[in-house]
Amino acid sequence: MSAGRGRLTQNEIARMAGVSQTTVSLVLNNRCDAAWRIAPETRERVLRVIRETGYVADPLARRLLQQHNQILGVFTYESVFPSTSGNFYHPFLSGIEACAESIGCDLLLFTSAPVSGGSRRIFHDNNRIRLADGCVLLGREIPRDELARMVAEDMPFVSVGRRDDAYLPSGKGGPVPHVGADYAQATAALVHRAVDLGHRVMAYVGAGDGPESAIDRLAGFTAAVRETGVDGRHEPVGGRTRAELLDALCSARVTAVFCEELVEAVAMAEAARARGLSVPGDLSLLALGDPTEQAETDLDFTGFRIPREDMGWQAIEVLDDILHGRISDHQRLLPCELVEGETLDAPGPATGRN
Amino acid sequence: MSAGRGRLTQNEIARMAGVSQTTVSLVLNNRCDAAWRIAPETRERVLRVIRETGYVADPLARRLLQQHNQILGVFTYESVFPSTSGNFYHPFLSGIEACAESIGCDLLLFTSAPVSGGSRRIFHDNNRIRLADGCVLLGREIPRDELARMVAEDMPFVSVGRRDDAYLPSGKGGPVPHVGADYAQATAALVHRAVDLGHRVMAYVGAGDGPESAIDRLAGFTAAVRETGVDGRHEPVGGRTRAELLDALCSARVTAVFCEELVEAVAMAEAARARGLSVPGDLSLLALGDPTEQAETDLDFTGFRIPREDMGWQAIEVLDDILHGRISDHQRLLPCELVEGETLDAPGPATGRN
DNA sequence: CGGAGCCCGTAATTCGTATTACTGCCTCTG
DNA sequence: CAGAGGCAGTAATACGAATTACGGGCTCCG
Repeated sequence: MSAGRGRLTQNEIARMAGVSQTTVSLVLNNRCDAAWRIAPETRERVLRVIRETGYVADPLARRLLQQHNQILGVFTYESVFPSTSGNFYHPFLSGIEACAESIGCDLLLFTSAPVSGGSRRIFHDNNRIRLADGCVLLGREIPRDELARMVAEDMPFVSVGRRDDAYLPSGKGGPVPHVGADYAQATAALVHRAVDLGHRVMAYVGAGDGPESAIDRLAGFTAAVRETGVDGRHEPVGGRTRAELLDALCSARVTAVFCEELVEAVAMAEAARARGLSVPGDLSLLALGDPTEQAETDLDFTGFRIPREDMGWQAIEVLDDILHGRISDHQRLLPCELVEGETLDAPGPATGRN
Repeated sequence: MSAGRGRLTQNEIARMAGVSQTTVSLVLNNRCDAAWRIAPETRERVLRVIRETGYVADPLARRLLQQHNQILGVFTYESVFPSTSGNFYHPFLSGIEACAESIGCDLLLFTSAPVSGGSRRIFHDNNRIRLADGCVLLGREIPRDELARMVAEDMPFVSVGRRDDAYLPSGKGGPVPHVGADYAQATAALVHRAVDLGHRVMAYVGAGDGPESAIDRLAGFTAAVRETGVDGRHEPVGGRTRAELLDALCSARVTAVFCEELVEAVAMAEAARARGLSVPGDLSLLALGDPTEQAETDLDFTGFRIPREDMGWQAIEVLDDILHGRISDHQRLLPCELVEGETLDAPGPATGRN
């Protein structure tokens, strides 16, 4: 079939049915014109040959003319099915697949993109993005210039995860369509909850910088701290060991620690335990989102859950809207679900004992 | 870019560089002829325009002529990222992705295939398999007629999991290329181990029928039992409750039970516990492979591990071989790794006490 | 000085399908 | 009986890139 010579084409079908290629095409696509342009018997004859041979139109040739082919690209800046990222991307893909299925689209995974400088690049000299009608971008961090170029070149796409506007040096570019998680809101909600429980001194541990997801978390933390009037400090880990970091936090009388990453929270819990501090008795620990890396722990952290599956689904929805010129909200932030957990409690009397 | 009018084509590039489309093509593909056919300065001029515009050849048009486009299809008979199947397919995809990346191919997931009668079908009236150079088939059970048709139509493909030869009613068809797990060998090894420990009466619980994977397990069991001369019976669950099944096993003085599915093993362990039997003290339980469904248990079952990631990888390898006409082993069975676990022990003195 | 041979490139064709424009033929009507 | 109009279909073209075949201008040599 796809193999060389004996390839089944519309011409071949036409020859067998004794009609022209045009007729085959008309019958095949069941064009509204065909109903009254092609005699029922001719139509039937063509259909029979098609059935007998099992012919299907070459999607390539079709797409060449029609400019769309029901294929959506999925570009991941990290490996899609990595063992290292502990299936962090899995739920996104789950949602993407489910929605793609519901709208009858195939998915093209750009696994061929070469890795350069630690991450993949969309625009390399043999890229195939244009094979897809549009695409979905997945990854913690996506180079600004690539986003800008996508916008500038009118390539329909949606980012999974909020992205800032992106512009090329030339000034071309603009807002980036995305479906993100509302980290700021979720983090702020956790701060409020901590304040309600009586916490007055808290810290944000993590870079709070780089990818939008980190920036948003810190922003939510900062805003909520300001709003409630409590003491909130930002503690980038820097070169410090967890023990040193814990020292700093204790001497500042911090009672609640917001960890950007779950791995970070796990490490902090470990350090606290080593020092004889109980969690959450002596120290409350909050994990801002699902684990992006494998982390071993038996603690059920208080924090929030990223609506990953839903984000994947809606990303495809937005992409579909864009492709069909439907105006809808092309920048969405979905609420995160708070996780009760067992690592947040009222600050104990032991708080100031350091 | 992909959007309508302003589309960047070779013709456009040619116009800008003041050359012909042919020249652009030659330069772009760096044809060996081009080196001495195109003047360096012309070549440079074209390259500059290409760089400035960021032009890349439309893979569709390219494929239309060349008959291959570095895209491998992945067809799954169950949903690829299902929550129900407990990530059973994940490792396969991991291997597939990794190998595809290594040979520079993109992956096309046929998510658009409609579900009819509980499972998807490759050959529906809008299928797009031909977009791919070849494809990989994934699923516990794959309709024989679809396999036969793939063979008959010379569509390059590889099944993940052993498959019997497949023929169409017309007689067309043949052997199915596959990369499977050697369930027979692994199951037989477990039987031998049980026999070495002193077991003399054992049972195979499960259908032992239907998909090749079930057939192979039972076959391995049967062969090993015959070879060692012990008593081995096949117990399809049938309509029985676990308790009834356990009754039957006990009264037959079975000391080791080989469960086709891990869920089955979990259920048996549950039933044994309910009846006051200890595992493996009173009854040894073997799980023949990784869980295909979500199963909650704290038991570490003795059994074997399916080399899923490796199977995915090698499936792509074989596909690549086929596509390049390399003759290699197109039907491979990979060994499973035995898992020590804690549910197999020598038959206790309590054995006959029922 | 004529033509063989090279250099640098271009026109034309190809892939398989969709679409547009057209062409015979028949019938009906004024 | 000429011409309008419907019917049933076909020829021609387009899509974008690769390839084949060709061509115009120059040099060099007999």
